[in-house]
Amino acid sequence: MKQIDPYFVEPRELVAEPEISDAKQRVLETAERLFMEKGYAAITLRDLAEALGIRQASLYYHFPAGKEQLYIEVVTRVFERHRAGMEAAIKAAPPRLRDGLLAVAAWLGSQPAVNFLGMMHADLPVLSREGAQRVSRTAYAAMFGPLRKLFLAAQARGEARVDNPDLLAGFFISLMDGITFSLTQQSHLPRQVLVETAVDLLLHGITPQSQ
Amino acid sequence: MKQIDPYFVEPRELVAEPEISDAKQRVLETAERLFMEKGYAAITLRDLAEALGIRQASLYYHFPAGKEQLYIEVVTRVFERHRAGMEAAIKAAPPRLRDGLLAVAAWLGSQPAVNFLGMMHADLPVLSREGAQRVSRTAYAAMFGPLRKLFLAAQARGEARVDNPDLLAGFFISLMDGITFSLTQQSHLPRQVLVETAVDLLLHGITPQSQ
DNA sequence: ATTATCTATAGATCTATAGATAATGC
DNA sequence: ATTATCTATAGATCTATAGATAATGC
Repeated sequence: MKQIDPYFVEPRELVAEPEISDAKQRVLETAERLFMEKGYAAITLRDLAEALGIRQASLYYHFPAGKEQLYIEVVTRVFERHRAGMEAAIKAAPPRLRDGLLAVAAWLGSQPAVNFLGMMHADLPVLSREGAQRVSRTAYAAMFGPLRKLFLAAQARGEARVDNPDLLAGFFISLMDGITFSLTQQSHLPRQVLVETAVDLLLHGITPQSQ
Repeated sequence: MKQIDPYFVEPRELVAEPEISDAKQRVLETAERLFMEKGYAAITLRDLAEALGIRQASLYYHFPAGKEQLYIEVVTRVFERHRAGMEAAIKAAPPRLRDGLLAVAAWLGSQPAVNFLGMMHADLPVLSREGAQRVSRTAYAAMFGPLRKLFLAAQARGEARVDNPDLLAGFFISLMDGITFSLTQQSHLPRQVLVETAVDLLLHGITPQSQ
């Protein structure tokens, strides 16, 4: 059978878990928080070590290849988690586009904020060619894959006109990024209101007669 | 008369042009390109000097206070230009929301790409408190101000339901950021198609009967 | 023996300062 | 005198390596 889904990831890559120790786990979690907050270039290994209460050189025990390896492991984890979380959220939601989108938004809201666009824009060019490519692939597969399926299923049910599901997925992610950002600023409205506004915008637009 | 527009900027701040020399202008332009591409932390003064063909220390002649001052002057210029460009674009467009939004999108497309969300997210936390505050204010005034007016005018003409014009402006900017990003990746569709898709999404949504 | 840390440090790089130099303008 | 550059360098900081130390597991 021919490969159709361009976001397919070899199961092998997901399976071969290299038994992550508690100490390494802790490093990954703290690194995730810092990198996602300020980006790859702005966080030094010293910053990370300080946040962990260990010495900078100790990080090389867990990540012998250094900073870039650490970063790539961090974002790989983040995106694999998001793929799984988004798929589970969609599966658990009623089979309507609106419910699916709200479920995805709720999942994203339940996790530490990821500025997808900003990350891809600023961090990728600093990485090595191979690193950038690997992160890019993983990110697309994770973020676009589930949304793509959601939109296509909605179209099959006649709930949406979907000319380009990837484009729609990108727009949805953009809106979620915007909400994440808006909440880090002087926030006025609760997340739930922002999310529902964004989803209804995507479904119905703002032209009155189209309501 | 009471101040109403929260994005109002004192004209004084716009007037007192401190006579920028050609050499400084050239530094600002190159710095803009680099900073907007990779962010504040990822670009060193050496990178910038190299791109200019001068020595790193020479930058201190134009920006005695150093890197942060340079960055703040860069983004201030970028946002003032965008404010003026967006307002001119809206003024020149027919008084319909769709035309206004397409005009703003066309303006943004005519300029070097700015990842608004990514920039605000990653660069602001690295700046000093005062610097971050000043950039934040300028950015909001420039990007949200014109869109805010556009949405309110459309509402007055009965073209749109606008509960929160700032929120709408933020969503529109998010979509434009998404398009900018999408174009830097393996691009499939021309910008114009992405822009029209985004604008029609915002106006009508993707629910079939709402078309 | 393995795991997880540490100290010490090399080598590179970054920001910023001091002072010199050359060209142009008055 | 002003403008715009330069060389040289101080001082801080960053990544990465080498090798020691202490605790736990077999």
